[in-house]
Order: sequence, then structure tokens, then C-alpha cells
Amino acid sequence: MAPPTETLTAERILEATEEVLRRHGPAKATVVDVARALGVSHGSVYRHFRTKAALREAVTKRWLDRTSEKLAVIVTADGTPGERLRAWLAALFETKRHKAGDDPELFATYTVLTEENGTAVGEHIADLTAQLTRIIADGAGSGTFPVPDPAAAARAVFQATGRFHDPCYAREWKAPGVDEEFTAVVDLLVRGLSSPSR
Amino acid sequence: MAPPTETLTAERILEATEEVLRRHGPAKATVVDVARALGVSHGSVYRHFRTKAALREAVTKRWLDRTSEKLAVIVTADGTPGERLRAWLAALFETKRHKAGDDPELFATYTVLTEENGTAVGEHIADLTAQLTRIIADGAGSGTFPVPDPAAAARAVFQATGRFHDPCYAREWKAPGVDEEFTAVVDLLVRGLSSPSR
DNA sequence: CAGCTGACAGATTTCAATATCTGTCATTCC
DNA sequence: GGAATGACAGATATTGAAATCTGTCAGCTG
Repeated sequence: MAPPTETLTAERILEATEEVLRRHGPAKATVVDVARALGVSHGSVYRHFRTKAALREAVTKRWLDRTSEKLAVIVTADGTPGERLRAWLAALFETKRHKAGDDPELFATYTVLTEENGTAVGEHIADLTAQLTRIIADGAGSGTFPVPDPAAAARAVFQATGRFHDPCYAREWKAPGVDEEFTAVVDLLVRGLSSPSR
Repeated sequence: MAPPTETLTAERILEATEEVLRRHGPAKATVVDVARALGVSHGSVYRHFRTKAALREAVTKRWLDRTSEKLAVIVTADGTPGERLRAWLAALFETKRHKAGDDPELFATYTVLTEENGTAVGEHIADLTAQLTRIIADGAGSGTFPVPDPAAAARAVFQATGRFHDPCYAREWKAPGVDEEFTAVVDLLVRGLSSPSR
């Protein structure tokens, strides 16, 4: 099916793995399937990834990184810290909601993968909170967000908005009124960050 | 095993059901088990609950209501709205964390039950946000919390603190530093509620 | 010789036969 | 007569034997 003449690279294996996951789901996607899709023996896959778990972790990381990269643009964009904070949170919500809504099966698949890969998720969350920290630190510098510890504030904001980005709430993202709820939470948080009484 | 001479009541059945759930877990707890524990035939259980699902829902509701009742006390307690809000949120966290930590298996069991019983959970959440609304409305009346819509603010606060009461985060409640994270989120929210700039 | 293959052992999954459970109801018991 | 029983049909769960998969490695191939 895939051209078997190209050299076998980790990237090509990851590509094929994602395709196999999309087709078969997380429970039935096997290394043999991946090898078959690439027209090679499964032994060759093990040359690039020591175990099936490592392969799944790599493909998970790849998926999470795509989100991080998308959001990174907003961190350094124009606008006040307040605008960027709102834009960043809205983009995070929108991205996740889109992924969950467009291809629910693939999203469910990756949700399973993230559950079995605490490390990759931890790093992803660290990435995202680092981005948030930069925005809030900008606001701390300019006096918009008079917070003593931007990193702690970023963690708090990230956790408080979990309902709008954590996969465990995915099924509620299509309910009517979520957008109002999202706005209400973000407003409350921005107001909290902006409050000078510290 | 249980005295078979007492009259069979819905409450006794619920009691026995909780015990069977504790022993066997959500997957292997059967109506026959419950009947056996009560020393009656399973047909008798069906006289009080139309289906197994109804029985499980009733026992779930009972469990959730125990939490609601505990928290209701704080709503009408002494203290400023700010103090009561913090106390209420802390009690909610503490109660859940205790349940999860003391008897992890029973907690896991009830987590499964709540997942299959959207309705009971919805009502429970409605109960809790109503309690929160009363506290915030008090604050709105006294000027402590100058919010235009206490009910909306209550929903936002409840959702923003999900990480500290939603069972899907239970495994993180024993991590070091959660208390600081809880405090950070609550501080941010209280500051947001207290901010006069509306 | 670097990369790929395919046979292999042990672990895991599938599948179909078997057992148990759910929900009903005619009958029994007090 | 109201409450409980237990046999029953269809649905669901368990089990163990057979099939498949994971991870290794000695040897093949270009």
C-alpha cells in the first residue's frame, strides 16, 4: 500500500502508526498492523522503537506538540497581555473542541493514549503553563496583572480552566451554553489577575 | 446472614446494596447478591426497584446526598460571605479527598456509578451550585461580591474548582503541593468575585 | 556491513460454549 | 389480599482453548 522503496524512518513509522490508530482504534492497533501498512516486517519497526509502549508514547507526544506549537504563536503576538491571555485560552479551548468534534474517534483514541502516558502529558502541561507564564509575566511587568508569582498564577489559571481543555470533559463541550460558561470563568480569572489588592 | 424477620424496605435494600458494592465492586455486584445478603429472593428486590439500573441510581443518589447535606451546614453558618465561600470550597475538597483516600475501592466504585448516572450527578451539581449561589448572593447583597448574577458566578466558581472536587482528578489529590494549588485557585477566584470594576 | 527478515517463546487476545444474571409472572404463603 | 417466591426466557458474563501479538535474534540480502 505505502511505497516500500523509501527508507524507513521514525517519522514514517509515526505517520503509519497514526493511520493505523485512526483505522483500528487504540485497543486493536498492533505493531504488526503498522509494519503491514508500511510493507515491512514488524522486526523493522522494533529497530526504531524499543517497545510498543515507546511507539505509542512517541505518537502521543507528536500529537500534543502540534497543539503546543499552534498556541506558541499567540504568546508572542501583538496586543495587551489581557488580550493575549483571553486569545490564548480561547484558542486552547477552540483547538481541543475542534479536535474532539471533528473526529471523535481519533480524539477518543488519543484520550486513551494520554491516559497511559502520564509523562508525555506532564511535559505537555509544563509546556502550556510555561507559555501562559510568559503572557502573565508580561502583564506583571507592565502592571496589568499585579501578581507576585506569574508561574503560580499561570498554574492556577490553567487548572481553573480545566473544564475547557481537559479531555475528561470533552463530552460537555458541545452542550449549549458552554461558550457563556467559558467566558464567565475567563472573566472571573482575568478580574482576579487584574485586582491590585495584594 | 441478615435477620430475615424484619420487613423488607427500600432503605434496607439500599443499605445491603452498598455493602455488596463495597465487597464485590461495581462490575460484579448483582441483584441476586443483594437479595442473598438480605436473605430474600431476588424477585422481592424487584418489588421495590423496577430495574437494576434504578437500584444503582438510588444508591448513587443516596451517596451524593450525604455530601450535599454536610455542606449545607456551612451555607447558613456564621461568618462573612468570603469566609463561608472559602470554608465551603475547602470542605467540598476535603470531603471528596477524604472519601477518595480512606476507601479508594469504594470511591472507585461510586465513580463508576456516577458515570453511568448522568441524571443523579446533574441534580447533585445543581444542589451544590444552589448552595454556592446562596453564599455569593449574600455577598452580593452586602457588597462583598459585587456580581450582577450570583447564580452565574456560582457556576463559574464551581467549574473553576473542578480540579479539586471532580472524581476524574482524584488520583492527583494526594500529590504534594495540591493544597497550595487549591489555595492559589481559590484566592484568584475570591479576588475576581471581590473586584468592583464591573 | 547496515538494515531487514521471519521463526520462535512467552504473553495477550479472541471466540464460542457454558454458566450466571435480569426481569416477569403464575403460584404460594401468611 | 398483599407480599414473597422461584421457574423461566432472553440477555450478559465467564471460561478455557486456539489464535494472535510482542519482543528477540540468528541469519539473509543488497
